[in-house]
Amino acid sequence: MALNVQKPALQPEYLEKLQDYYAEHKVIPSYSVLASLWGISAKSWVSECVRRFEEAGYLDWTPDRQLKPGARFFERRLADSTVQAGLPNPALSDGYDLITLDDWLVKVPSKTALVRVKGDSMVDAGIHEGDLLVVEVQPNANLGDIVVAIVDNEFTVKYLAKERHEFVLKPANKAYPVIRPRGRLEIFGVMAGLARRTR
Amino acid sequence: MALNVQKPALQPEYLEKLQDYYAEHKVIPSYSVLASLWGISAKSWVSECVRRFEEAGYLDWTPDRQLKPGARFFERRLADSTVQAGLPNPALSDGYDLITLDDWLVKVPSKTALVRVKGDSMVDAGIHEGDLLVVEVQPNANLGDIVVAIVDNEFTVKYLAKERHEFVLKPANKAYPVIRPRGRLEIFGVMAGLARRTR
DNA sequence: TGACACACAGAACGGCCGTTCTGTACCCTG
DNA sequence: CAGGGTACAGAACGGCCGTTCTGTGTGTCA
Repeated sequence: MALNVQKPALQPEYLEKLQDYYAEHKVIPSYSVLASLWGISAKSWVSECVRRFEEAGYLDWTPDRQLKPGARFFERRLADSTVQAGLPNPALSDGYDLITLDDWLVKVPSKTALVRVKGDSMVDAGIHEGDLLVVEVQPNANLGDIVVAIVDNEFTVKYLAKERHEFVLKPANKAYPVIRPRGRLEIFGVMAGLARRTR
Repeated sequence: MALNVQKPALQPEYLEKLQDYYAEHKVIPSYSVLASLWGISAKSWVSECVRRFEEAGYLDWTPDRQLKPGARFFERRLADSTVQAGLPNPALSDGYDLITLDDWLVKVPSKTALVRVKGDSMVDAGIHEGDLLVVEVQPNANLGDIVVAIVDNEFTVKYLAKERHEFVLKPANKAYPVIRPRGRLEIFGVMAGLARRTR
């Protein structure tokens, strides 16, 4: 006999279907819709499954008793590079979980802007054309930061450096020249992260 | 008299309150909750406001007639590289809008995993140590794809290539050798995107 | 100073919501 | 092969849902 108390089993494929539905509609559907989404026809069973997902932290309730995504709903398995063969086992791997990429990438939403990267002047810093730069908007920066500056009415992404008591903007690509702005250097913000889509 | 047909006015503060509610609960509340959220007491007026937000693209309906966020609900200002000096003016810039980074990076949540990158074998592809690789989990891939493969019980990120009728894994860094797996090549998934945090 | 549109309030209503309870087929276990 | 747990089906039910319709105060413009 097993000594430990068994928790009721979850239906992982139900959760996946719900997550995909949520990804499309950004809303938790009603029990009847859930039933047809899961391919079952008893609302009572939907109710039971919802209860289990709630117990496991995947679903939650608003103060008004409306069903909503729980804390673990958005977690994506973070696979470590060193992992047993096969799929990473959620039960075994204690690699910590992660909330949404948004939360990971943007700390202060109100001061964060997204800038699409043009050109390849920063390829040596791993910044490619088409990447989305996560920028914390602020008027100053530290030496060595990757900054988004406004030069000739255009955004430009460069390292902030100093040469002979003057601020300069250094590209991470030898094919490009160092930019020595005349007058004040206007900084839009500091790079805080990066997002790239390749498919 | 004005010649142009006036659209009914929106209540911007209503939208903001709803967006804040959604940010907290990840769900659109019912009309009664909306009423108290907006500080009004007539569901009929909620209905009218919802209709206007729907018309403006901020709200939408699921196929099952459930209220859900519309296309413009999540819009976050995307600053274009070529933009007038100063802060990009939301009214003037027609740079298109973007939904959440999550949505942009992951298409099919249930088949997407995150893999933390170790080592610098792919730096020439702009993949650095510590980056979070967005991986679509699937057992096969095309030549030229950046794949996450399982070699010697470890994840490894490489280009998928073919040499003398055999699949090989090519790094994007001349300091590393080409990996020629003996036997079957086990593919965990294909790189679909990347996220990096630098602060 | 009317007329009219706007921004709500309030009540009525049919329907769909989620809950609960009972029933059943199918393992697994001893 | 009896017993119990699991994974559903199905019906009944009270309540809350969103819709619709009517009423009301307030500003605005001719």
